Amino acid sequence: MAPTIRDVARAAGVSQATVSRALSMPDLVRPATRARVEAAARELGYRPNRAARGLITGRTGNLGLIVPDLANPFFAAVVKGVQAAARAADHSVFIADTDEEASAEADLVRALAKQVDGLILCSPRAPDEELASVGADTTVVLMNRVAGDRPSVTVDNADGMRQALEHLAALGHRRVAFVAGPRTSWSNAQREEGLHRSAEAGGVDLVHVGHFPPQFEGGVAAADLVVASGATAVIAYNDLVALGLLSRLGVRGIPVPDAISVVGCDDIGMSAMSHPALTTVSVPKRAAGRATVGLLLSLLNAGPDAGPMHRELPTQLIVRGTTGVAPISPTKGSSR
Amino acid sequence: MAPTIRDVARAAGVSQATVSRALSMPDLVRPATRARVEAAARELGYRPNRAARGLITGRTGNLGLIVPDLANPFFAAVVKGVQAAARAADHSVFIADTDEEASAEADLVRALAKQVDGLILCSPRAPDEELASVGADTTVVLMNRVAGDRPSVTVDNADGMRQALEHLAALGHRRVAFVAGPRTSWSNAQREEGLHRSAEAGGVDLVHVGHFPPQFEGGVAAADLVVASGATAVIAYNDLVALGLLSRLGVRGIPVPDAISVVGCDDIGMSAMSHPALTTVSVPKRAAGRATVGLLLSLLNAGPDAGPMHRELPTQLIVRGTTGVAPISPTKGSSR
DNA sequence: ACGTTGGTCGCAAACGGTTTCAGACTTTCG
DNA sequence: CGAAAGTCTGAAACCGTTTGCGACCAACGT
Repeated sequence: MAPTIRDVARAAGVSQATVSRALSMPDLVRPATRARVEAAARELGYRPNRAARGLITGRTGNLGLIVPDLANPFFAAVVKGVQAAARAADHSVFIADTDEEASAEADLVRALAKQVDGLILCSPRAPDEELASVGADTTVVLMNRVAGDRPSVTVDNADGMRQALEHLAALGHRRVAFVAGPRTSWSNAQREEGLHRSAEAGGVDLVHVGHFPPQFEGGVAAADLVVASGATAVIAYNDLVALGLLSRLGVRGIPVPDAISVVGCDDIGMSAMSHPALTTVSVPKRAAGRATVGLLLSLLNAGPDAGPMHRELPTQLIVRGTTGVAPISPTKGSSR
Repeated sequence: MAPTIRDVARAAGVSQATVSRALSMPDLVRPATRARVEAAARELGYRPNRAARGLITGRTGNLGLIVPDLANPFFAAVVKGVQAAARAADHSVFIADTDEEASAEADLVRALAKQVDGLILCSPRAPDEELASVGADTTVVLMNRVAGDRPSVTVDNADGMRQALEHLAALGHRRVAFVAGPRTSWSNAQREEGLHRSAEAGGVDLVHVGHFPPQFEGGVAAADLVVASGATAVIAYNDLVALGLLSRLGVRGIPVPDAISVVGCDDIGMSAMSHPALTTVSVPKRAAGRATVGLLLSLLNAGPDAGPMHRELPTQLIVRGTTGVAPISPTKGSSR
């Protein structure tokens, strides 16, 4: 059986209260007794029971993280950031995967709410009003989206899109396609909007290609539409979609970037491994994870009126091999 | 403030003891009072505090999972399986990422041990003796390796290798390279050994190509060695390594599978997205995750003498596009 | 010499549940 | 109709920790 605070107290010849103080408020006890307590604790290998502590302090030292899909490399990177930051702050993190089902989300929030100090919600698809109701019990911070006045950390999607579009415009592209992600995705909306603004400002034609699932297969399905649209460049909602595009273009023998330039978004690991390597707008996934627990922790420690409730992280275009100068005569119409 | 059991008791006009019984041992209370209690609980939105319950029952309802790298799609899939199974059993899971550092592992185990009923350890690299010492406090089950008599769930790596090698032999390959993973990896050792046995039995030459990090870059680095070895086929430790091979072979203009056949291992999602799609031996990652929590839970519920302590899941070769009949004259020596 | 500090430390009451034990209330049977 | 047996229920102890309050002691100022 694991040693309790009573065991340490007995071994050190003091009361439990003194042990507790010696360990967590060291300057309230005389150095001599503190040393005795510490020695006894070390000797017995005592580690305080966090559940018991949480019972009385109201703080569990646990964080919760809810993501739509752990197998998605984007979220995997975010999770790593969250995990590292939580660990640095001596917190543990519960993780839950909704499997892209919004209905599971509310259940998970309820299940976790009691066991954590705060919750990080990665919920790209759920409608605003649903998010507003969820989690009245715990403090929750949103990641990668905003909804109402919920605290959140996001990335500057619009600016990323601007960078991508200006890059393409500088290469001479005048007609650019955007392969949209899920209709209900918050970040997709952000990216679309940023793109429209920049396109108008830069005088390039923006053609909107349907909504596709944010996966490789989505890109495969979208490729032919993009080609038929006569665009000389395409920006994908996602790196996965971009890779799907690349794959399908390869099958059709359409050279990238000579006939069509492709740029992705997110900069997931495997985007550097494609052929040619994918030009993409990089979003700081790990940093976003870290920033989110930072925000959450400051919220918990300092109350809701400490510092800004929203943080927006910069994005950055990374030019690799899939973008090049526009072909002389645009491949308008049937290109093959 | 969240309602406690006392609030429910007051609302239902009974004592806390009755509320506790009505909710967790329903047939010990008269149906009428049970109904009153349930109504009151629902009315107030009462949810028992798991920490408080754990304090007295000794069970927290939490599981811990330690993996070397969440961003590795292999582990991401495992985590999904673990998470789903835990949730189905009404447990939550703590997750921790060691970032491939064995030293962090012991710390994490210690940190988590107190907060969980059981621990799942995914520790491919740590030496056996280190694993033996770790986690005397909690019940831990190993995943994807065995060490001592620790309970574990693994996959039949050797048989997977046999399938791969027989497939290649049937295609006429007589000289096959194996690109080895990390020297200290348990599953790498398993795969090597299975391969050697099958190679001997099947009369094919097996050439062992160095140890490489189990990533895309490892495959890129290994490719030239493979080509120089004169092998007409290569089996990679990993899908990631296999994809790296594919990429480098593509750059060098060596056609796959016409000049060289490639087979990977794990069947991670993106292996179906390569060009051509990767032939690979599929390991049931989700199922392994589920099986591991199944084993862990049965260990917790029935004690250590219930059922087998080890489970081995089958692997299966998935033939896709990167394997074909051996070239007539093997590309021995400089091929280009 | 004596109240007043100020610094240490112990006692005991929480926190929110579960579980033992015994009492109260039925029911059944002689 | 009374006692024995059985069924429900409540009081209280307990899990391991924190913390308010008071006791004790040395030093200090007057």
